[in-house]
Amino acid sequence: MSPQERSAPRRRNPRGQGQVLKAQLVDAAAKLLATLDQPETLTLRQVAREVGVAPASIYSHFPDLSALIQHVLRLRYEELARLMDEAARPAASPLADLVARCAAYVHWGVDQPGHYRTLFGGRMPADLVPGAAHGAGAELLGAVVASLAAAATGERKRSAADQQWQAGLMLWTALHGLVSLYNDHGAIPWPPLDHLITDLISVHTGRPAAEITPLLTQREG
Amino acid sequence: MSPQERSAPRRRNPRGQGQVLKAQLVDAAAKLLATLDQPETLTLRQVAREVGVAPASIYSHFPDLSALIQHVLRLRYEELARLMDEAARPAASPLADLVARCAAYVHWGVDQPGHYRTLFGGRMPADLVPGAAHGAGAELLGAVVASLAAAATGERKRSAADQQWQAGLMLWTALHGLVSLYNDHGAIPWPPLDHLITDLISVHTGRPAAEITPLLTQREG
DNA sequence: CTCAAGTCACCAACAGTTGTTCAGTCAAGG
DNA sequence: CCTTGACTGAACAACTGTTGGTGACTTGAG
Repeated sequence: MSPQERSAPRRRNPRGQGQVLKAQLVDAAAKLLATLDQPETLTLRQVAREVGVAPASIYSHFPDLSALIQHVLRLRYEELARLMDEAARPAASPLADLVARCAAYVHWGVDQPGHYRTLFGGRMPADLVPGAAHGAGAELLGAVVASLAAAATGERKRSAADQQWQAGLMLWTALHGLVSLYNDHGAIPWPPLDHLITDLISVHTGRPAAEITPLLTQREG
Repeated sequence: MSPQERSAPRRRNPRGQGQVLKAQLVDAAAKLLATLDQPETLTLRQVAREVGVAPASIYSHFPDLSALIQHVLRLRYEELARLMDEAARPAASPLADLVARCAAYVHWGVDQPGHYRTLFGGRMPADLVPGAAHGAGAELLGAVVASLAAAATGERKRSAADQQWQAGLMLWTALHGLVSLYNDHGAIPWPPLDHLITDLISVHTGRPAAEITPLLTQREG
């Protein structure tokens, strides 16, 4: 089932077009990371097989496997950050901003379980992806904290900075728990994701669910 | 630093005492799973090395590596379930029951990151631990749902069964998110765990934090 | 057209893992 | 002594990341 199994021996790229293989390698690694049940088992030889190329050919474009993986992870992280920002851009209110960010986060996570695990599951060996598990999410967390502080209501709104930080942290942990359990425990009878997101934000902001649902459904259009 | 590096060539067990090696193997595997940064990289040969025995000797006591790991996981799961039940046993109220269960869950998770990852991180390859990631937690979840339903207040208390299920599910995802992010992202400035647990239960039950804190602190005594 | 230069990628092999098997060794009990 | 249980040593095939040397193809200059 491999794309270039034996059918097309993969025509060699023309003279100044060596970069296309590099792009193919990145794409293949991304696809494998997204697909694999255990992204940390990604193998240099798997990537080579996927593209239909010899394992040694990768070293012309990346110094080693670690560099390839880090490149892919950086792209995925930027993609998620961009998606969340774009989702929140047309926000008519602080609450809409928060809802859009959270919904984008959760949907990206469940749509691409492998990528989510790779970025936030803390699974990649430290020697392969130095500081990826530890650094990733820090910027996203900051945005969520700010968005939550602006959207919260009642006594939660008028709280000190460290209270706001804790509230944002709890929201993020809730989002992360939702995504990772949803991905890993498919056997559980899960309610619709949007119900969970609605309830989650409602609980963390003090706003009624009725106020959140419309903001969430309009996301689809 | 290996315990039996070369110092004690490990005296062979006497005639009917073959079971002691089995126990040693289980202990060593448990220790390694708890210690390793990536529990899924546990190796049959590591276990053998830890005990100071030949890799082949394991096959006298377990049919294969999978059986050994499953045995250890079952023990850990039973330990966690027992701890949660015991913590909740002297509960003076439904809320105290819930607080005790949640606190026991979180503290067990952060005290033994490796075991927590192994049980709930969905990391073990499916061919090695069939259905462990999917089945584990189902019983715990049932207990949490029941405990939450009894402890909730306001409109949350008088909700339909599927609403209670969703509420319990959300509480569990929040707990899981807290534990797993706490374990994997040590660089984040975390508030004290008990503050987070208090806030988390408060948010999910509708009870004021002041009502929860005393139940949590008395846990220590 | 001819042909050297430069790019692109491959082949074969390396040392190191891993889980697992199987014939055999060692020591003690009857 | 001989059986039996507890354990070992050596080997297996299947992997892994990585390297050095080599060939094939394209291009542009002469």
